[in-house]
Amino acid sequence: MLDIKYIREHADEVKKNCERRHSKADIDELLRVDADRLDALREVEEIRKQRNEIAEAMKSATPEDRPGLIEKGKALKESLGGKEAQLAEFEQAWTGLMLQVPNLTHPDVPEGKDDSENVEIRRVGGIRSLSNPRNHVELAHMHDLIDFERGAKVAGAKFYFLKGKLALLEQALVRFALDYLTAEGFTAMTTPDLANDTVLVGTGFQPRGPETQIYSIENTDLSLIGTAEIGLGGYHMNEMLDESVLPIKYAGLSHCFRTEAGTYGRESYGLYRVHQFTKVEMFVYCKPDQSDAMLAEILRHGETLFQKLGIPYRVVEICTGDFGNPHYRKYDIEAWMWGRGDGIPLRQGSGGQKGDWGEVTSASNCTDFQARRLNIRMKDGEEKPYVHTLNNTAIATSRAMIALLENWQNEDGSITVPPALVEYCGFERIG
RNA sequence: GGAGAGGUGGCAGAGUGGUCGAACGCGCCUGACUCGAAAUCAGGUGUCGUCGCAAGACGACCGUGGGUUCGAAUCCCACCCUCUCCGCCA
Repeated sequence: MLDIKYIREHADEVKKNCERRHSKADIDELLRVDADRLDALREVEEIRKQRNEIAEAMKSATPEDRPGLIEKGKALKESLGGKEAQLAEFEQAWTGLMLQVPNLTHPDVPEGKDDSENVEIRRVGGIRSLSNPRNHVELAHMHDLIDFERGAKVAGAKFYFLKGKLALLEQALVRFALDYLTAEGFTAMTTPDLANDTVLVGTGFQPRGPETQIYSIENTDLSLIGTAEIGLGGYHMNEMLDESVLPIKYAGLSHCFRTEAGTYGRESYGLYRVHQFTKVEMFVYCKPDQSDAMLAEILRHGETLFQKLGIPYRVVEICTGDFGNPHYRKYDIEAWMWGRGDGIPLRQGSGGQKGDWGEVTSASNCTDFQARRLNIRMKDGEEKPYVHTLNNTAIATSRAMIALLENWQNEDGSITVPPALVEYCGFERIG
């Protein structure tokens, strides 16, 4: 959410920003509704003022004066009801329009219409040369590590069981990430896997409606979270944080649930796009002047984790057309995955894979966009500005496991456990 | 899930229809006293919004949302949360 005062005073800039981001937000309509809303508000307040004056006069009114005052009060009440209903309508429309306005954009963000125009920043780590690389589904079959069929039987397509050493490896990845982040000053947290609508909307998600990616619980205002960002953002909702405690850095572990409507097919092969996965997420609250540096810091942590895992990756800066509403600036890490790209998906031993980069983390600076909706401010002398919030994936286990299996496979299909994980899982290879 | 009690300002805690944006106390800020501090004394001390150059005026907020009333922290309804006891359970 942007500040309505800012939108009023910088309408052209905000409109231009919407164009850059290919947003459908209608600023002109918003400003019209805003003006109507303020007109209605002033009318309502004027009537309330008169009502209060009559109530005040009643206190000292003589018995003869009372009936007249009561009559006036009744008349005011009637007109007030109508005006308040009208105001409520304007406010509802106003809120709906405000929620569509995207965050401002960092001036250095590249222009682009969609993800094809994201900009590669750097590549780190060498890709192993393999004569016949297998994708993670094949590898999992070889060693009985994932059961998609029975996942479908129990919960439907795109659900799965992790089995044996892969189930243990997932736990190892979680603990590996939490240990690293704790050493870097993050507080480890496990979060609720459900959240209410207020928190969902506050963090910038749409829990209901045709385009939602979120499972909601019938007859409640609760939904299954798609990321620990939701819980960690809601954690300090409606709080005034003391300036001295910032930045606050959390490493949150949660399950993540996504409906992923209409995304079957090659792009979502295997574990790549599933309805449930486990994730360690970084979330930071900081002062406004710290957020640029914090984005660099959490991106660095994300990279360090993949370096320690020995997984080749590239860093991509997300262009204006590929942003979500809350984002001011955003970087993804894409890991090398043999099973992606043209020539896949493949079943057993079909060869010919080329491999491609697959998104494994996403680091965002949301500036004060979430904090304004969630009402999280800081006390800094006389000033009480909204804090800035940032988030980055540490390890999303499902996709990290794809990268791990495919990059650490050997020619014979066995899998070497990255040295950094051995102490956490207790074995050095699979197969 | 059942029974009961309760949710008021930074904390604690009065208030059961108009004298209440809200007592008293603590905390905090300013000033006096003091070489300085403590103690004491005096004054001040919520948030958001509208209008206004400003001073300020006005509106809203006593868990949330409705309702009754000329007027609601106070009465009524629903919901949420906390505490105590019972039941169930990892």
